Amino acid sequence: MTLTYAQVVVDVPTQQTNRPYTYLIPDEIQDEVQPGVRVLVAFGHRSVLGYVLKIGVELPADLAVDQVKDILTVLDDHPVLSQEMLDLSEELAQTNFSFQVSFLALMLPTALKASYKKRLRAQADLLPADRVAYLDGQEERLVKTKDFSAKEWRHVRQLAAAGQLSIETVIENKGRIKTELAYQVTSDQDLLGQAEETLRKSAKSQAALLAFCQEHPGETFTKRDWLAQLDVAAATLTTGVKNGWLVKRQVEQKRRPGAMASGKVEAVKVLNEDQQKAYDAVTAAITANEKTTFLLEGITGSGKTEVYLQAAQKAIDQGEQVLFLVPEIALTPQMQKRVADRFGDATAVLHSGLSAGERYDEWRRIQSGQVKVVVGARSAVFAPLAKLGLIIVDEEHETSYSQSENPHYSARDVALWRGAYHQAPVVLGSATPSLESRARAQKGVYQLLTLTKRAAAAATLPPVEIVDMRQTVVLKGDTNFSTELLEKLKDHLARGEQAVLLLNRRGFSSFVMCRDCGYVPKDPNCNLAMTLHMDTKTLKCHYCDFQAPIPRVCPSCGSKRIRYYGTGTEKVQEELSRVLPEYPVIRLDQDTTKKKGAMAQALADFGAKKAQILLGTQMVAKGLDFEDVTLVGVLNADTGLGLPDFRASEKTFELLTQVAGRAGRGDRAGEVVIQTFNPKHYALTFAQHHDYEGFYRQEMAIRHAGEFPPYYYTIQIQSSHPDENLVAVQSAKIGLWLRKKLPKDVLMLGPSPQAIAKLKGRYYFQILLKLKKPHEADALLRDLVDRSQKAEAGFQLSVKRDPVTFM
DNA sequence: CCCGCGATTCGC
DNA sequence: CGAATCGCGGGA
Repeated sequence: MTLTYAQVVVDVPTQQTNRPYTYLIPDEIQDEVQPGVRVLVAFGHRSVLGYVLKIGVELPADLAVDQVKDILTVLDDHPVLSQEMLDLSEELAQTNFSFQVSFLALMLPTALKASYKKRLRAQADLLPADRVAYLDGQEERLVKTKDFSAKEWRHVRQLAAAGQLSIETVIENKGRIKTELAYQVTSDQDLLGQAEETLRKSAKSQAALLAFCQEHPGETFTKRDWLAQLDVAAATLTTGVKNGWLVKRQVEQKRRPGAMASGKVEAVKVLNEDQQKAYDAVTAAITANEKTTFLLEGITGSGKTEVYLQAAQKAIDQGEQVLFLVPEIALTPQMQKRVADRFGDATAVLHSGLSAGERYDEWRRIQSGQVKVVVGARSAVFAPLAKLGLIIVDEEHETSYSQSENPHYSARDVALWRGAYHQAPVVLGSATPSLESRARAQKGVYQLLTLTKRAAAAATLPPVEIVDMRQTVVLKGDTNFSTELLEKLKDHLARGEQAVLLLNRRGFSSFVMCRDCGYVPKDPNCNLAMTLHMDTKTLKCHYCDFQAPIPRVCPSCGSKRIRYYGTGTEKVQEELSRVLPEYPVIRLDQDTTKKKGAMAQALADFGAKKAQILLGTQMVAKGLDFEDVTLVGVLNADTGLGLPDFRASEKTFELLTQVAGRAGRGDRAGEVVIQTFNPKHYALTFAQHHDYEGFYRQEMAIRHAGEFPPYYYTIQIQSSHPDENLVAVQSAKIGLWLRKKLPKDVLMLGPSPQAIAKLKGRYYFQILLKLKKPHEADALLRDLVDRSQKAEAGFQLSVKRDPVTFM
């Protein structure tokens, strides 16, 4: 007999274990071990969860038979990861310099992740003091590693060695599936044939059972199904088991599909000429199973969503499934509702409000094939859809598609990979495409589709007025409202219309400063100016959890003239209530939407016209569609322009265009006022004329001159350590090493301290690579990550492709 | 000379 | 990640 081996990725996320390990599949579980199932394996001196990549592999040449351990247990009846996901995890690990197991974990709901615990049990002569310390005074206790310090663990293990305590490792499989009793028909036809001959004539029920069995060899039905279909007593099934015709087993209880749609069925709208063209192009690709990538560039209000929905219908009609990605589901409640209303129970919405259990249930509904459309944010890109026919990435320029914490990945890139895998078209949609995508459309890599008119017949793009705040400040002193904006607000509100006001917080903070000595309270961990929060009367660091009370006197010089600077939404709201006291305001920012459902509630209130003014940060700029909004005011357009980020102009242009698009979506004409200290800046003037293409051309020229994306691909190499000197030295070494080994055409910037050099007690240095070919340094960088493992203790290195934020 | 504890190593 | 093992320093 030949021995069968499996390749297993173990649940130990480190650089040195980031490769498959070979395990022996014991005979008894040959049938259960398949690619994509989770298993328990011995690893080192303990047991860990593992993911089976491949079975039937040869024993690697460098391993002796006795070095290979057994797979201990199989955790799943059916694979929880498809071959597609296994392949994808490998690809992502390679190209994003992270661990394969981290990506595998990302693909599964948290309920399927193992939790490692220890069961401590008291033995004879355990001292009462120890029992209180480690067992809460009980007989036994389940503990996690982090429940005890290293010192405590050492003691616990000593106690165990002395026989006063027992320690048992418990690996919990949290994905508890409700099962029900089922019977499986034997596939042994001969047995059934013989039974038929020997059966007594009077045994009518058994004869019926036998006949049914012969029609369905090998199939499994739940007990309920058997009884419903066969009209026999339960005892007959028991006899069937005794005779060997049936095998008793537990199967997963099928859930009722969740009723999440409102029940209203949204009417299919008639497409205009532009929309029809786009629809035709996309559906042609769906029908032909072509992996074309479309860039759907449509002005705000041009009806991109209707194109998405009708194309999705086409894919569904063809028996395929649709993946619909949105930037952040909390910010696009209207979008998810539209999809759910259109497709009803065939929709799964993966939003951040789901509990782990609910998420797991939705995941299983998707995996079982009942779901036709999945709507969700970034991580939904891994939804286990087996028959993808169309992928939509709405607002493709949004940075939230890119995950900046480990493991790094871009959901947009994953979407493209999956489209290619399934031979399915991908539609990237935006009013303001990222320059990268727009440039690819220019080169013909993506197919460009444009929507140039607003979908509602009467709707046009609103005129935009730019107000120079330098004049306002000269005339009125320190205020957030120019005369122009204030007059328009009064006009529109008096007519019973609504207004949206945007306070651009990007690159902007409200802070406290002493007017005598210039002292600014800083957070001791990160050494950053802390942000003022009036609601809690505290100063907070936005990067760590540090909080401090607002000082009344300057700690540096003792002056009482320590004052607030900058503007928060609260301060604006306060000013609004002074200048327009008769109009209530709904505020939308991180503070007011922290609670679950608060955002949806605020939007519902605004929709119900409980207030005529909506004041908020970036979150008012996206996706809102209220037809009575006829005025949009941007209080400070240019705070983001000064950021040391080559995308500052692009982000500002995007924001202004998006928020301007909130005005005049219904029958009444809208208008927009942008207040700024940089009235001539091209990001503003192109936004004023709703001229994406003009902005694109100008910005591309600047990127070309500065050797930035999309002319180059970028990779950020970030080093960090609690000791500033050490990280400076290490990153300098890395810089030298890279310069020697990198291909000649790769440009290297740095190493240099990051703009925020110290964060949470660590110092950061970075090196930026600019590459002509995205993968030309991959092997070298993987080598670098490998080597950094052996560097100084506490030294961390992270390599990030296409980072969103720069120095 | 032994033990307690942080550092280091290695896993199929 | 976590267990076993290494090696340094302190204590009787």
